[in-house]
Amino acid sequence: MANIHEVAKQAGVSSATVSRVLNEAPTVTEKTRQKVEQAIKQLNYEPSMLGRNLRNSESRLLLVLIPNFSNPYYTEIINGIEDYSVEHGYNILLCETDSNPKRENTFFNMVKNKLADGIISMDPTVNMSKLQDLALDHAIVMCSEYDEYERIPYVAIDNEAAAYKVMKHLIRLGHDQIALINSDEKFLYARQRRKGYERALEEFGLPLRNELIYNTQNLDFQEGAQAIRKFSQLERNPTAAFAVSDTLAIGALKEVNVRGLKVPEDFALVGFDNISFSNMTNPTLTTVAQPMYQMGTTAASMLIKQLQGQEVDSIMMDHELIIRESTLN
Amino acid sequence: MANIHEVAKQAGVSSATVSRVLNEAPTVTEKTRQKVEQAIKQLNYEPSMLGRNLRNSESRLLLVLIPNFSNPYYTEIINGIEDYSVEHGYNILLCETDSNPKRENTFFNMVKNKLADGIISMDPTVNMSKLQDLALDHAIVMCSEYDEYERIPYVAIDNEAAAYKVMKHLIRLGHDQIALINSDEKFLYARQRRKGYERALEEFGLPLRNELIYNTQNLDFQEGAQAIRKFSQLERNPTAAFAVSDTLAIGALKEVNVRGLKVPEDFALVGFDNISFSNMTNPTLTTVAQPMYQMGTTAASMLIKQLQGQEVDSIMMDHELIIRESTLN
DNA sequence: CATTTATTTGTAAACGATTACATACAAATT
DNA sequence: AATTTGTATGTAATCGTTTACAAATAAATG
Repeated sequence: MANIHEVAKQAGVSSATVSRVLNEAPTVTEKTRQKVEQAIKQLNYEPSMLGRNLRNSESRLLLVLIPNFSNPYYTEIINGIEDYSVEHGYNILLCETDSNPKRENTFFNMVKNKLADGIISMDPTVNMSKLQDLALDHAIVMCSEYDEYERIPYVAIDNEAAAYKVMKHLIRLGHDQIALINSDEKFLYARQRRKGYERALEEFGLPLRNELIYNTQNLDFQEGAQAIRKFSQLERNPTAAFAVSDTLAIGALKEVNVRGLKVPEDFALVGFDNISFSNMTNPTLTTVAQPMYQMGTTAASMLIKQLQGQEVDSIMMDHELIIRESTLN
Repeated sequence: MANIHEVAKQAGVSSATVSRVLNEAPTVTEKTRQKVEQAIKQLNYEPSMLGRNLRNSESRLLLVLIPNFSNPYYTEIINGIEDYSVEHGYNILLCETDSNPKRENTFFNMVKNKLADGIISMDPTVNMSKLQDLALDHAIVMCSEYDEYERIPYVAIDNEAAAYKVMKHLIRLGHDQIALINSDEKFLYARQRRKGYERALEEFGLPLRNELIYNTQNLDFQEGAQAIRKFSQLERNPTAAFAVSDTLAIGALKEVNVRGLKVPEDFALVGFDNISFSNMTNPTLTTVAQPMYQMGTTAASMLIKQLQGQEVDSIMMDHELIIRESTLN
């Protein structure tokens, strides 16, 4: 692979001139530009990002941190990030942290080392203090998950309000024994959604029964099914459930079906995230839609603004309750 | 961020010595090592990958090309690639090509420019001639999709045999009007699976009815549903369908349900890929499982072997027909 | 035509690491 | 004590760019 000097030699100019052609500097004569461009073609030359980045100390690469690739929840956000970034001359790289501090460190180092310019973190398990450190002199944005007490800018939805809206919907349908299938409450969104759940109960004068709250380890289908099994052992069974993720809801739906109950007649079910499968289940699933794609573009724009030296503020996005068959009356 | 010279100065040694400490060269005195390590800590120094890579012309970064993030098909393969790579000191970066030649080019350039060491391509729409060019002096492996006529090593399954196995299963259940919901036959796997479909018909003495073959634009649910609608207009309806992807099968299942037909009693259905949702549908879906994770690790090992200068051969992996409720008799 | 001004190009020093080679120093040998 | 040997460190070139600054060339002015 030829380098800039060989191109310069071939074209009979200096490497500086070649560089100027590459960077579309205005001071290059049409004639020399042609010579250089021809030489570039002849030698099949591609400028080395490595040399360029070293000199410019920027890479135009953005890192997107997600806990694991398997979660369909992230795909639309990523599409948004991707589209916006590419449009603005940045490429993104998806980084799976696996909630593994060592891997996480690799990615942090990529930023420290100028191999990447900034980070959009969607990892709820991210090491906040390290991220905070990094944020002192690097561009960082959090998406979906964030830390209420830190000042790293984020884009997210109002989880409490969303959960409240779900509950209101179920209560209006006449349910007064509503279960909550929540994930681990070490996650902020889980705590917030629980808050919304409890607030709705309180405001509508329904008692809070702790045995109707099931906390899962992760968001696998199995956990949703497991929750239903647990509830079925209760003396007084719930007639509806709000799962904080569509995957949990789909697992629950499966188990409800297995037990011969009809959804929504015998049991109503609401999920969260509006993943594409939620519209393919039988019955289709009522769920909360976040403006995923838009969250992605917003996060990307915030990051790029930071890179350009602007201050950015956190943003709360709207959400929407999508009512489908699983809660029809 | 401090650089190696500042560390050297702080420690009272030369930058060469610092570099030796960083690279664990054996010739460094314990005493100087300590001095250097202390200086590194004091200055909070992190070596720049940029400088290092430029000098060493290797980045220990691998690129994984996929057409889009949204397809759950890829997740397990990626996990395999990831695990193997990390274990061997490489990091992977996920690159969405969007079947966009320009984006594709960016990633190719990353390799040309030594920003990344090699590529695992899972993109069926990849520009083969460009990839071939790149493969002349760079490490490339194809996964799932490949080009029969090129010599880029690949890891894949025997699609024809898998399709044949599916058909045999359906035929044994007594079906003689079996539809094929295939994707665009510009893809190799689609052509191969069609071949298996036709071979089975022939060997079991069943007629090939072209109107029972539906080719889709993509793998969205809707396309599966659309296929069923199309078939329902036929004079003689199929009693079973083999969809070349679980997403298509799930869309088909939905539409079959909508039409009031019972699966598997009135209509049998087989998918492909064994995505996690295929076990959550009602009824659960018979499908073909590819050893995804293992394909990932294998592809990664092939790539890393190439990087170490070894020759590698293509590999065909086993597949497995997973019989579930959608084809019970 | 000589001089000034504007424009285009070249020179060389960064960026931050690694490493062949040279050198310094200590220990071992004569 | 002088010489040899071995080990630890330093010097400086290198990777491929970009960009102040200097230099050269062309155009404009008197």
